[in-house]
Amino acid sequence: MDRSEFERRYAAARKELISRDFAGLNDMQKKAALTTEGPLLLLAGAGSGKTTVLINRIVNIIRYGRGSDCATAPSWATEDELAELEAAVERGARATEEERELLRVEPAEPWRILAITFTNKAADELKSRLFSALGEKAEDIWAMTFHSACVRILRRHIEALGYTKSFTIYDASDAQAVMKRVLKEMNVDEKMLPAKNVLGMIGRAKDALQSPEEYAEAAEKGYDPRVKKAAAAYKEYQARLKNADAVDFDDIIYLTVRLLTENKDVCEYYQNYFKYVLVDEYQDTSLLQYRLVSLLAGGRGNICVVGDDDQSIYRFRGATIENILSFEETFKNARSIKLEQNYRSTGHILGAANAVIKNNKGRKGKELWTDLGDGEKPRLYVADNEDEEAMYIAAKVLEGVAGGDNFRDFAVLYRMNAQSNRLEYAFKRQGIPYRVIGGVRFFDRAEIKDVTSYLCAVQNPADDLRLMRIINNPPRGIGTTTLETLRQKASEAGKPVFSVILDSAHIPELKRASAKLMDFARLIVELRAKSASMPLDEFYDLMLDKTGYLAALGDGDENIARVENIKELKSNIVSYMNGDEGPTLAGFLDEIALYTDLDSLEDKDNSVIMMTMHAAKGLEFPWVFVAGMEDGIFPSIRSIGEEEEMEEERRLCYVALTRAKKHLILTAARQRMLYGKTASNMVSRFVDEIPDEHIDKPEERRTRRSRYEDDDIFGEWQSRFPLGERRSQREAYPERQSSWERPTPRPTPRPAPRPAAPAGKPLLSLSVGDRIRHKSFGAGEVVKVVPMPGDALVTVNFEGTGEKRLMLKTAGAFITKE
DNA sequence: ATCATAACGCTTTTT
DNA sequence: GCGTTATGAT
Repeated sequence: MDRSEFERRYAAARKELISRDFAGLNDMQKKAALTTEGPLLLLAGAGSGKTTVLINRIVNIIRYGRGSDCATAPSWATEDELAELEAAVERGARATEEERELLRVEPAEPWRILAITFTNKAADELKSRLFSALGEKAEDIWAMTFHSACVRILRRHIEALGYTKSFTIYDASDAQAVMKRVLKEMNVDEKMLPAKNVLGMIGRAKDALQSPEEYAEAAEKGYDPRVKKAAAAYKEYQARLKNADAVDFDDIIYLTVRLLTENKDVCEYYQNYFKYVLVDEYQDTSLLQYRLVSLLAGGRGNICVVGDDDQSIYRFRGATIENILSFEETFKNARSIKLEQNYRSTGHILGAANAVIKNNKGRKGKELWTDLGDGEKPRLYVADNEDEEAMYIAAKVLEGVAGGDNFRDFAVLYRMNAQSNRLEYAFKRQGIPYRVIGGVRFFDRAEIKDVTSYLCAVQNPADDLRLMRIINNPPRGIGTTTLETLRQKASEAGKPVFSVILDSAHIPELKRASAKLMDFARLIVELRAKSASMPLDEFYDLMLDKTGYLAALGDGDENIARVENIKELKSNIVSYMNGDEGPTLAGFLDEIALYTDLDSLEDKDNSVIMMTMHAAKGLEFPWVFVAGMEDGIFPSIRSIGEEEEMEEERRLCYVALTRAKKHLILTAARQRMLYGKTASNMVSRFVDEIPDEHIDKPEERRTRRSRYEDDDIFGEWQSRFPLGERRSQREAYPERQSSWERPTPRPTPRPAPRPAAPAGKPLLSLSVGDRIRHKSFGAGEVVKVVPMPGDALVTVNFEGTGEKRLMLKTAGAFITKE
């Protein structure tokens, strides 16, 4: 046998045997797991099992190295060994442990693998699944978020950039506080140039890898005076952070990229260190993150990115879809694999989602399919107003629960957080347990910021921001004038505020306050000493006590909740201590700085989940409601008329629809109160993009609004009109302005005509006390009837099963009157 | 220093 | 409509 024949056969047998370890995967998934070398683009549609692929690919790399993706035989291989492998192939079973030895080609040590995600949640999931696949070994894999990976690198090497290794991380509100201060001192009117905007501009500058100087240079060329102001603010802001030994979220990535570009040896170190780099959710990476990734993977070029161009919904935060669209041009010889089989949703749901996303231009082009069957059609419900919309959703949830599903199987998604209010109200009234994700975050609460500020001030003596936050909280008789002087002296001397405090006895303007300041300084110094010598949780209690913070809270209604939160933070500390070896204050602060509420989303409690569509990405639920399917809400008013924005909204719609496994219900309200004004909206254009074969729409519409007759009862419903005029209206006003300025004219006769007979088959009429028989629940008595628009919610006490709530329209078919 | 009132302004926000 | 923030008065 000549050498090339030998190599070919050896490689083929090796690949076949390796692939048998991954028998649970479909062909495309397997191909992805076995392609280990060079750049790889994995286009993974929603629900296509991409995490599974990622896990298996890592397992493969650790177990076999590049064995599955290598065309040559090892030089030591003999014909006997080839024969052994081919025999194993013939045998049809998985390789034995001895045969496996022959399959490996430079297997990678776990720590040579970097798997980057965006969220802690995704990182945790990756870690725990790697752990179940690999055991202990998984600990060493760098499976973490962009930010935590960069913090880890910076903690080692940041001194090259002039910060210290114990730098502090500033979150968004810290950054805003610093910027507000900067603008104030520059005498910039916040109304003309809000701190938020400036931070946004700085963020974009950092994304383009522009230093304050480079940004200022570019600003000089333009004519916008605000950009010039922003450039000056950038310089000052960055200087302050550096003085405080602090980095903001953007800096974490920006400084890492700077570090790697400016320090060849550090860069080479990491390029050597990591053999394989994987990036999840690649469609959401920014230019800067792309740079980071290509630097880290630059040595060997083994970079695998996983993403879905159709799920890119963070353009407004600097994500650029170009990264994924142009991957194959940027990385030469890239291979690309599409995962289009969806394991999550049934056919009609995918049909609807595919139909919507098809309207976007500039896609890689993918079409999800499933073998789970057609399933139920998505359905559109149009309510009169947001209250009725909320009631409908609540009723549907009860109906689903009566049918045997759990509350946790339901999710309600909406475009903006403000929409959650009415839904919450309806859910409360119906006694439905729910959880709202997002809104005010735990670590943004004032009391949590306060106590963490104490921890930061103890940890980092230069952290003026946190120091100033707590210096007079609880009140220590240190007034605003003293604080101003402190700030001024500190900036004059270019020293931290804390060192000015220590000198205060020698500074004339501070002499009077010196005693109080020194008391405070002694407190911090004492705490600093203690923090080094005692366990973190004990130190936390000591801090709360010595600072008098807890004692000063008192026991008002609100304060009880605050104390609860402070205790909650302690349980965070304890669980951090259990998880991390060698827990330190610095480590804990890192952890909480990079932590969000979404991470705590656990399905331990059986509640309906309510959240924005953005927050829902990556999640799945048997039942999904998408509320507020109205032009002006979704797509949002700001995106109408802007092609790019509209496409992003459409992707968001695609994300929302593909969260549903079995039941998908879209709801809209004809009228909605928003920002204190009533608006009439048309049903979202996205609904129109779904062909009738994949959606059930009401054929008729009611016009008059229902009224509540008492707390629980809707008024009788009124006459119906065909929904037909909507489409013709759209043709009459093709690029109409939003319906906010020009309410949709509706044929609303007042007083409304007598109720017309509903078109469908008449509803079974039930009243309290009726005896009924249900196909699956058996005999029962009607306890309560709540008329709903076009339907009714009936509560039945079944013999045996007890009380159940049913929607008459759906349950009617299973009910007979006795 | 702390509270009260007016005034604004408002998508989404993985870290 | 509501929640946050700035300002002024006690």
